[in-house]
Amino acid sequence: MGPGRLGELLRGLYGKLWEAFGPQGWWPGETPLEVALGAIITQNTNWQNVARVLAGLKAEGLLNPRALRELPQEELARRLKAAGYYNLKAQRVRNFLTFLAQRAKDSMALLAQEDLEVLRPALLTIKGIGPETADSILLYALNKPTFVVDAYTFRILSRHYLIGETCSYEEMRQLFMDHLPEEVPLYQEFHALLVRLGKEYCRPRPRCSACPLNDWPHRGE
DNA sequence: CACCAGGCAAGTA
DNA sequence: TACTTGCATGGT
Repeated sequence: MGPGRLGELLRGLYGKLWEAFGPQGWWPGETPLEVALGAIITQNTNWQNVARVLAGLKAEGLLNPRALRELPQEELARRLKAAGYYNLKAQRVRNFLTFLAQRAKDSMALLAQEDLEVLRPALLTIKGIGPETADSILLYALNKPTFVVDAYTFRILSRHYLIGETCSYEEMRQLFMDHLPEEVPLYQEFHALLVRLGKEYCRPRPRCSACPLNDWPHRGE
């Protein structure tokens, strides 16, 4: 691959997605806190289920750090039920809220004043906040120029031979950040477009119902 | 029924 | 380092 080739490919990919789908307007959520909570709650979960949970919290006036922190964990878990993994996520939301309280006095605006290079490692120390969730919070709730990589990103890039099968999260993130201008709106739109493409055209694996070995023993996963 | 959904941490070899 | 497993509801 010649010099600048990957950059051309990535910019070409973005152009094609933009042409096909137009602006996606991500992230859904009215406040930075709602965006951050959505990032945690949507881990390995359909957004439709997440939207239900967020709507419920909003209806009860619970979409603020204090109210959520004062809610007993079991109560919080009950409200997260529709999104699945609700016990896990109740703990993870609480971990994030504790961090927000101690680090920025419950203020997402104050948190946003920190530099990306300082804040990203700090977010990654929170139990339950991995690289994708951290980058989602940074890019969409705090408007920091970090690229979000997810399962769709990996699937699309590897299926089209832009990366190898063993490319890590950090490698993919660096790939985008090294070859694109450091612009928050571009990062936001590009990731959203990749998800759009993935949902519609890049399924995880072939359908097993048509497989000739379909009647053999196999795991559901 | 099988498969999927905008991951992560903990355990094992 | 590179797998594997648990976590769980709701839609197609």
